[in-house]
Amino acid sequence: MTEVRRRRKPTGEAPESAASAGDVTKTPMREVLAESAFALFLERGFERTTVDDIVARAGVGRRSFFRYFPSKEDAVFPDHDRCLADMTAFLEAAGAAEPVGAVCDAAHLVMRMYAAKPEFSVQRYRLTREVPGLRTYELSVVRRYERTLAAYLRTRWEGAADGALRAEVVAAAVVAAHNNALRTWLRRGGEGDADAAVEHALATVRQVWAGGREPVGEAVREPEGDEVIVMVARKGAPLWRVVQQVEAALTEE
Amino acid sequence: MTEVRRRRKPTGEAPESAASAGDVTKTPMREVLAESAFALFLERGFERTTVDDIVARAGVGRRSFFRYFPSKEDAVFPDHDRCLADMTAFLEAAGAAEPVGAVCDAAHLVMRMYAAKPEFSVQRYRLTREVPGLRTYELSVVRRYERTLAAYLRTRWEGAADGALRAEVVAAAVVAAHNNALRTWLRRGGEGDADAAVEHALATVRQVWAGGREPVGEAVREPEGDEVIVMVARKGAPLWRVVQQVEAALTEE
DNA sequence: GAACATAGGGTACTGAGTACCCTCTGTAAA
DNA sequence: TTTACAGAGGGTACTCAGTACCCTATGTTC
Repeated sequence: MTEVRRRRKPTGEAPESAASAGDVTKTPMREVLAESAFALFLERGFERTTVDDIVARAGVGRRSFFRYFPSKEDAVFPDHDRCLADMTAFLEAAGAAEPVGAVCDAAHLVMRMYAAKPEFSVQRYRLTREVPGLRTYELSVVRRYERTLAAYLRTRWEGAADGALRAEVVAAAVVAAHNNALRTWLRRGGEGDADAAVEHALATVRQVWAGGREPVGEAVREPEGDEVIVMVARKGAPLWRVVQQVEAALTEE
Repeated sequence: MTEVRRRRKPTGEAPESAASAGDVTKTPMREVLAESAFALFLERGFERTTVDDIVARAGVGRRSFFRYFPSKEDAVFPDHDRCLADMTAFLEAAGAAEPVGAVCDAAHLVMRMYAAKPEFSVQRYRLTREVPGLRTYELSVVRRYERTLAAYLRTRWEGAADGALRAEVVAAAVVAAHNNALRTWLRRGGEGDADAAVEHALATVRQVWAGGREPVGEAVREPEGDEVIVMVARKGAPLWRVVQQVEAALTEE
């Protein structure tokens, strides 16, 4: 039962991706594992692929997998850590910029990450739709972005009335708008201008929530000199529509 | 190792909550299990409590646990299924009501569920903060509410320009506002008017996104007759603040 | 009183995740 | 030139959630 075999691994049995002896740029283990995992998930499904299958294909030990990924799910989203770090850095650099504009711009970073590998993103999307465990995991990924945005807004609106509340609502709205554009783009198979789609989705959020001047569409000019906006609205007109009309008035002129 | 013991359970060893013989209203198994589970989670922590511990305390077999809860996490949120069903029913009954108002009202249902058992809710909140697995699980719970709200809004705004987009953004904003109020209330230890807190948090969302007349605060009167609202806004004033001013103007008069 | 549904019970197995410890290899200090 | 050490990788054994399969009561309905 407790037979200890000191099975020494034959020296020749190196990871498949290791090339000839003088190869300087061998693919990092993490990537090898992520690729093996993803290939198997597509072939046999997420649930019917065990971690043992993954490490067998990568030609490494089971232990190594968990050194690079805390869970099986993590191997499906290997790039979000990086993107989250980018977003944090971006917001730190944003400094005194208009806050809502800054978080909207930050949201573009995520879409750009997806758009950088359209085929992979689409395949992963389809996989995620089908596997409940991955859907749940994705929620926690999205939530990390949302928290990052909210944290930034909170510091920017510190002391303001209901600052924390507004921070969370705006962050949630930005994330929802972004995800709507992202999912539409993914369902289309990754065709079309991803960036423009996100910008369109975020337009209303920018208009409604942005304080200060709006750097949205360059087509929208500022009221000049002593110009004043006078809105005459029918009773019960929805606010977002009023906003659209104001924008239209300023654009068409 | 594989010794099969046909340990027949002594007849007297009934679940602790089963009262005297003639008791007609014995507590349903599901509740017994949820209570045992929660008590143990508080005593020893979520991770250090096994399903075996739970069923041992409840005096039933391990199998029974998974008959009532698909996972260990589910035992911590036994009431959300019911609440989600209530919300769905509420929205179906809402019919032709103003959509944003309807989803805001629907959000109150959730807060009321929490407020119905303040001590339990606060304890569960503290537990959830500490256990990563529960935090993730909670995300999926919240997401179900969000999807329900979004689905309702989508049908209401079918055909409208960017209807699906607006549905998801508004649903996310409502959920975020609700959760902000809920968490604040929970951190306060469940003291204070929970309903009022939610309503306050939702006020801005209602104002900004609602189409049609707003049944928000009864203090806000409708513009009468051929009244016309004229807003004079300083350049660059944030829209949500303009809205607040309009509301103030209508209220104070 | 046979047929059947329902509620609960038990066992065995899979597989993720963890703890602990071993073995190289390259680099820096002695 | 050893020695010490850090870091990357490897292996085994264990725990425990979750699943599959099957068993036994106890009504309940023709």
